[in-house]
Amino acid sequence: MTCAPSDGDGGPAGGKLPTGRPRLLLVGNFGNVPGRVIRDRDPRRDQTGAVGGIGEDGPVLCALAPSGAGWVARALDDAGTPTGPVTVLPDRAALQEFAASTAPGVRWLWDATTSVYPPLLAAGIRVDRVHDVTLTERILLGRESRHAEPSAAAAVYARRHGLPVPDDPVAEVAPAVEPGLFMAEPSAPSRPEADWDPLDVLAEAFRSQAERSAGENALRLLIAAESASALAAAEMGAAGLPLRASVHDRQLTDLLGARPPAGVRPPKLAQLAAGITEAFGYPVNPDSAVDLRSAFQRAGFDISTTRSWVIKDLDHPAVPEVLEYKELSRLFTANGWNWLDEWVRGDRFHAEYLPGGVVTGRWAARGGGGLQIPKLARRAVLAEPGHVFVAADAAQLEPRVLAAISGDPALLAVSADEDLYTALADDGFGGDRAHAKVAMLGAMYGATTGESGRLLPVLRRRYPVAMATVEQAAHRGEQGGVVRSVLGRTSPPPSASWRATVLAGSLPDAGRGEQARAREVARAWGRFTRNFVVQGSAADWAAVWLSGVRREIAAVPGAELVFFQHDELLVHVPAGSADVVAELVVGAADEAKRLVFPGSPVSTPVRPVVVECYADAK
DNA sequence: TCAAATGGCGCC
DNA sequence: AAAGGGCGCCATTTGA
Repeated sequence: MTCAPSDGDGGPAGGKLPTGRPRLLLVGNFGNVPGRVIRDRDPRRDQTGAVGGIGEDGPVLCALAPSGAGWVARALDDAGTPTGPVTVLPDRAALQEFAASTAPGVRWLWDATTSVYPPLLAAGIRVDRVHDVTLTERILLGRESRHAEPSAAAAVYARRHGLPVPDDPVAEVAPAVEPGLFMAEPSAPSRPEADWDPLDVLAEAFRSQAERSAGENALRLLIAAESASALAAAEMGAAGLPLRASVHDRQLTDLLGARPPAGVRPPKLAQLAAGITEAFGYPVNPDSAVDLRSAFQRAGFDISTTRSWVIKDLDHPAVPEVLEYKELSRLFTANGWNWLDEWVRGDRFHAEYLPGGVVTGRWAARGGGGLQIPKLARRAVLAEPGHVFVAADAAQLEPRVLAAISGDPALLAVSADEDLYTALADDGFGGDRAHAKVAMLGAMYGATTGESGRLLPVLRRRYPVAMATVEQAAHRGEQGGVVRSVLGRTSPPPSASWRATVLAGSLPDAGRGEQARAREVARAWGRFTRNFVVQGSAADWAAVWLSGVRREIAAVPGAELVFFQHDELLVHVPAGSADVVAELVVGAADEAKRLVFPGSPVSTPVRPVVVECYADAK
């Protein structure tokens, strides 16, 4: 990588992607001003130094906080020191005017994107960049093996001033008198933070976070990507995923019969339930696992669960109807008419996305199962007139990530192939792709038994470095240690009860039961940490990818991110822009590879497809 | 009677 | 092919 100043933008190779504006979103969340370009061999730092587009006279940071009925804002320099007066923004118009007047590329600073950004979006204000104190604090505290508080900025401020930390359970004092004893309302908890200057709180939290991440480029990249992801998440939640309600309704009616009144099974389910009762000869409620299990047990089958893959092998007349009932009942309850009513408005599905909501760094979603849209419902995810989806996923991301973080030469060689599993199969599994895939998944998830457990020795022989990486991660977990993703997200330490159980098993007088229990919980935590390094690093890559895509498509009129699920995304785009957006998506993936795995020969290919229906994307 | 736990299953 | 990682959601069951 060269260090020429003009080469520092970290953009896709060859500069063939039209940008028309400086790339400035992704990194440099902390203190960078134009002209102060820092260079070394770490391309993440090149990228950090390459932040441009900040107006010479504009603020580096603009802190924004709700205040009373309106907002307050204040410019800060790159050290987090206020450089201007507090601006009071009493109403929406003032906020809009203020936002429009800020320099292009200003980095906003606020407490939590999930609470601050939606009202801005509702007022028609979009921002390019932000430093999200709460998400950053979660990452930093995790690294320091501490827990995050609900309002991070206030907590950081309190600690620095030796004040009680708001909402900190440890600091809460038990009430002297039991509530209700005097028939009085329990007094509202005092909230000293209500009197603090919200902009001071933000500035100080920023300074603390800047200090604590000083010099750690990977961590700063993660913080930048996490903050940018939060913007994308809020925008996606507001925009919604195009979903044609009438199409989904028709599918439901075809499969379940007419929509029933509340509390009643749809016709098809009622019919199947009646058939099941008939097959057993007495009433059996297929919605009740207890009922169903005892029914099969009475019929002579020794089963401990009624999971479909267990049921399907039983030789009993009720089996086909039970299986069909389970499938359709799932559709009815999880993605039926109620779901449509509750989560789809104006032919758009609105979930709330929570970046960093999963300990590994993956997103979580609240509402409507936003990250578990079943294949069938994807048939109703249709682009609007004149539009298409650019759908892209990172093929076999996790094994590629394992190759990158471990540096295993053989696995890296395999990752050069478009279909990693086929290459893997040819490399050691006699061409058997299914076996190769099962083995690799088992290695990353910690399988011990069955087919995938049996195949582990093959992997260990072929890819000793990669296997040692995951096995070491598992070992650390079993010992109660923590592990990190490639950019530095840290796994939580095990709970006190975990430690107690493991300790109990190690004592000289431990019984067999205690020993076995200790072994099992230790192994389970080892499986978690084993997977954490892979899943977490994949999430790091994906966050950087998403951030890049968001930054790039901002220049494409009408293009909007409408879905992101761990390693895949959907951009809803005017048909004429599909090709250019597809190219941007690929470019962002290349950029993510370079930033997250600098110098690694690993390949993390994405293959965008242009579709009108999400179900056709795969 | 209500909240928490469980069983099951969709997604990655 | 088999039951290993991460989630959210629903209906039912359990337990205080």
